[in-house]
Amino acid sequence: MSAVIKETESLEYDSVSVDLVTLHAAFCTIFSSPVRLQIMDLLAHGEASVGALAERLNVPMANISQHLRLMRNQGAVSFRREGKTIYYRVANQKFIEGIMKVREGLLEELRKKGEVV
Amino acid sequence: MSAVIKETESLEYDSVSVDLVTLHAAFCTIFSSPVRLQIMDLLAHGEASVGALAERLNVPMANISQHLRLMRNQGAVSFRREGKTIYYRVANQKFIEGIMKVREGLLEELRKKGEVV
DNA sequence: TATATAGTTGCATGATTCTTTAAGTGTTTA
DNA sequence: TAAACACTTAAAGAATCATGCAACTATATA
Repeated sequence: MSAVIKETESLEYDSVSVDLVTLHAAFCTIFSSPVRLQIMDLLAHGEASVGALAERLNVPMANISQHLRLMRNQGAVSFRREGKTIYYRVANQKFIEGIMKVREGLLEELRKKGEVV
Repeated sequence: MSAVIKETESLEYDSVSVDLVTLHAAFCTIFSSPVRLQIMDLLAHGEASVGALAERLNVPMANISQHLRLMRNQGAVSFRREGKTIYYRVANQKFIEGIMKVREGLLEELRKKGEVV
């Protein structure tokens, strides 16, 4: 059922397969929510429990949990259970590096327009 | 009307202001569509006209144009006119670097799961 | 000035997504 | 075994987004 993705294949448009681009785009929906982006930022420094994230971001735990499910399904985060508590962590540090690169570019552009201090 | 964003301020949750995170998340919606992600990939190698993008991606020009408007509004791309033709380009190379970092991470994770060749 | 070319915009509508609320799991402790 | 704790899941309504089509604008050319 789950098709294997080739990094380069016939339907490519620029040495990236359409399947990979579709997957990549779906993955990036992770970053398109302020709550999820803040979760990524917090997890950048190490694992955290659902409750801790909820408290830190001042968002209901059920909501955080829903976001984490999406993030899990997309492979952005993984987790471990310790007693009653579940600790989430970023699945790959390159996700954080990518987020930061984009943020840097964004800040550069904002500074050019004088919209950031 | 357009408030100035401080990179670090009182409402921060992790030395990133909530405003910046909200802006960043809105910006990342650019990457959450396969068509827009492919546009970014194509523009990574240099500017291209709307018609060229439409033909290359096999998507109606009106649709490409709508996507480009979003991308313009978010500051992801800029453009210049030359006669009847409008050429778009990536506004900041770090956006491409960020996209590529995330893609690398994604491929690493897919390989771990044997879902990519 | 009329026509063609290149692109943009408005609008409708169908599909996704977000958030909340309430109920359900799994684990530990009394 | 009952209660408490930490979290997940389901369902529903509101909001947002994507796409196609038709009409519109800007530039160049006959």
